[in-house]
Amino acid sequence: MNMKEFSARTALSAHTLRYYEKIGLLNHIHRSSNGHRFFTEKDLEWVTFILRLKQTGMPLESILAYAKLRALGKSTNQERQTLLEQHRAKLKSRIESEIQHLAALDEKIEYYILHKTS
Amino acid sequence: MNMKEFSARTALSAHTLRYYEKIGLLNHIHRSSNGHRFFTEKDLEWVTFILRLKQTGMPLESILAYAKLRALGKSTNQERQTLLEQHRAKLKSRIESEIQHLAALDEKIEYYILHKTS
DNA sequence: TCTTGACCTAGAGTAAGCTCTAACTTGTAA
DNA sequence: TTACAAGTTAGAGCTTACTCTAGGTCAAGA
Repeated sequence: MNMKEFSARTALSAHTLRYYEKIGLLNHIHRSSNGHRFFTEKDLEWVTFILRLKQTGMPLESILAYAKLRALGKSTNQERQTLLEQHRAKLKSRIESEIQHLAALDEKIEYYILHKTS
Repeated sequence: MNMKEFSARTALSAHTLRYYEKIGLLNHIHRSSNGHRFFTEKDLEWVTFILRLKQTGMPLESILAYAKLRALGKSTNQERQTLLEQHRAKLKSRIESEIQHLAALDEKIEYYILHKTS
């Protein structure tokens, strides 16, 4: 698919996608004869995964570390698994602390409700 | 308490605390005769609350909006309650999507485990 | 032919949130 | 009385992650 479609399907701007390629997050993107990028379903899967990591608070630099291992092929599987497991642990503890923040927020809201002067 | 102790108890650097004061997040911080700030337990509570909002993804600008209402006193209670309720809703949906990301991550990790060559 | 739209590159600019620097004062301990 | 630690200000600089600009190519339709 072309840039326009890929941009629409990932909800990332063309600028951002080019930027991701520049910093090494996207590798081996095909080009058509006129030099325009064309993206595959595999690229879409990969970007979807990147966005998942991003949305769970992983900085681009860490995602890049994973991407570099991925580019090296199967031999880095163990290492990648470890990275994901570490991220999983972080995410899990963050969810737990967010649940606590939610409870604290509820308490605060409850306080506002109880102290209404009206 | 002095800057050093407050900094330790909030886990924020003196630089950051002065910055928070500068942008209006911290108001009416007392000064001792030599011009040094001294913080109260109330200040600590407020910063703790700020950090809670921050850790759940609220940008400083929104926290600032809340802080400004707070500075106006009781008459803004309703408005503040609404802000907190909106944040609560956002936080809740973010927790839910993070739980989904966690499940997707588990799947990916499972894939690495199943495809081990060793 | 001419315009429109999609794309390209290199590199500059932006926003948020700090983080640091320079130059200075003040209080305490040796 | 001198050194050290802790504080102050204004303002510059940094990092992350984009976002935009300038100046260009190329293919298709009116």
